[in-house]
Amino acid sequence: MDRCFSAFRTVNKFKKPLYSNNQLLTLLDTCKAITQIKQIHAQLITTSLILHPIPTTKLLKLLTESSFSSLTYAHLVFEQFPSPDIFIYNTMIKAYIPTAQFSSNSIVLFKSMVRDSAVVPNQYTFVFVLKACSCGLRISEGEQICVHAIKLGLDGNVYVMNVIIKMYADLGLITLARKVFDGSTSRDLYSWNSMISGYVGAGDMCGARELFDEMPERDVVSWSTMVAGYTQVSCFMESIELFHEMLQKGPPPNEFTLVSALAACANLLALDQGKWIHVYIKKEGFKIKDRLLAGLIDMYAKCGEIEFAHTIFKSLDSSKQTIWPWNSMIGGFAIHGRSQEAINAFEQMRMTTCIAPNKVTFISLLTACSHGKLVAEGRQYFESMASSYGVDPEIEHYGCMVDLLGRAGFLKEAEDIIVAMPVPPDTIIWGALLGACRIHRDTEMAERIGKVIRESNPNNVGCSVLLANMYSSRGRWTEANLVREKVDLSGMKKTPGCTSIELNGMVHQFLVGDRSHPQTEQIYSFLDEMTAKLRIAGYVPEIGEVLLDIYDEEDKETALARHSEKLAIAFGLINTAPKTPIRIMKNLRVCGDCHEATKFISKVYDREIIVRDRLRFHHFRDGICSCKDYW
DNA sequence: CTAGGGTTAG
Repeated sequence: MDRCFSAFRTVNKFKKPLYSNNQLLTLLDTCKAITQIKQIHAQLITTSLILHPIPTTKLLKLLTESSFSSLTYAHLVFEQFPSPDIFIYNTMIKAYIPTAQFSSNSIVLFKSMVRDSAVVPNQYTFVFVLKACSCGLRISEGEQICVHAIKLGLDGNVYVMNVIIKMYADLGLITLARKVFDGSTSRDLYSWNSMISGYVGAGDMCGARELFDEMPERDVVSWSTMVAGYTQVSCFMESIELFHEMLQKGPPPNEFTLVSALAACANLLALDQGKWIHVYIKKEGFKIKDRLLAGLIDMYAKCGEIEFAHTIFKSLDSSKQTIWPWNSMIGGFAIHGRSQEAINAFEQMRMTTCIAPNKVTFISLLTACSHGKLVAEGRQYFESMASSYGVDPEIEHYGCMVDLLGRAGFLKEAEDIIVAMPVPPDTIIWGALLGACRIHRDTEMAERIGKVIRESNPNNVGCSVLLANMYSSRGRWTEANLVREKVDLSGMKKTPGCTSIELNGMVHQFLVGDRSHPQTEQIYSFLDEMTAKLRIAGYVPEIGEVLLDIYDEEDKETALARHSEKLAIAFGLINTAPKTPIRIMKNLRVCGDCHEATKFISKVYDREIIVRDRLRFHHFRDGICSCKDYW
């Protein structure tokens, strides 16, 4: 190589160079800042080495891949090069891929390379430019370029074939991806994994599973993709099941796998499972930091163990170099209604680290304010997001504000936010306002908002149900039934209330009035006995919460007593030792009567009862709920 | 001197 460069040296032989050619190249590798690169760039110019493709490619790689990269600078270097070779083109095409808004530059560069230069694209070129097509969602160009690659005889190259498979999958053309996969003569583990990942991305876990079962050999990525896939489509049980199968007969899991398995536990409220994974992580000597730490904090927080989550967070000070653990901790405090602690964690991050808060941080922080009725603080953080932290509010942040203001009773102001925000409102945000209308019994506004929602999204069951419930709670049965009939006629299905509880590592689920559990008889007779005890203690069923048109008061009470929350709590009381805390999870918001009843249960049976509903936790102890009845 | 597959958060 040195001999090759010496030809360039002669151009400047009158000037004694500071470094030898090889020394310069080695120095490039040790650059730690843009100023150092500039110095070496200057040396490359004085020695004329800059006219040689190898040092220029090295320089470009540094300018495009290091932490202090500068695409503008790189592009300048590229433009100065008289006639770039294939390496230089490829490096530049690759450089533009990850910059979302400029990934079209990769394609532009590819086109000009084909049109204006004598350089013929090779397999590397296609790997890069096709990846750019999939990042930029450029379907027609992607297809043309595929044809081009095949014409050049690159359909036998496994890298090219794999990137084509991935591109079609990324573009949502899963059938096409499969066609390429099936027709490909050169397939390796990556092809199989790309194809599985394609099915996962399309939400087709059956397709993914079929390939997974079929494939000749599976590595840690194959398994992790499947475990993560099940978690993504909310098949958490399947996720954990497959994780255990992996431990038995697959390769050892890595951080990726563990994070997905922990997320599944968090979603299932499977604390025992989660603890088991924590032990496994420690036993196998994984370094607990960043994402894995975040996964653990998230799992413990979502399984009700907010104290323990905080303990881990505090004990691993040096492992918090990214935003992940912070967001998990702030989010954990938020769902537990520990608003001040969420704020404290945020302030601690701000004061003691250089980590910049992101979109998710503010969602958690605003959620915390909302759950704690901290209206002034919420307003202040919302105002400061863009101005002090450069995080522009997105629809989710506006949603948090609507929830915060609406729940606190500022309905008009909440509506003003929706009307004035720069993004078009969606059903979720109108739904938040509708929910607030229900809490504050503003039927008039609810009717208006309900109309808006149904105009834009006539199939929204949640909205209709909420509206019907509102009419019901005010005794306006005719109107309630009218809305309900519409729902029934259209064939829309309401999500049924479902409560789950983990016992000895098994998750048990209960629906309203469920009689499918093996212990049904015992549970129902326990419920009768329990209701009687609660009444003696002063519990009065809130029959206003019965939103069906049942005229008999006694029937209303029975309907309440069979709510899935109560079934799960009864099951827990029967099957656990005295004083053991009971953890349950409901897929919807907890109902007002169940909330009241659970307060009494915690006192009468002397149990701590931890309830996770769709939005937050309620810790019941000694007749009091941690949410202070604000939810 | 340039290649490919898998994570989490409201």
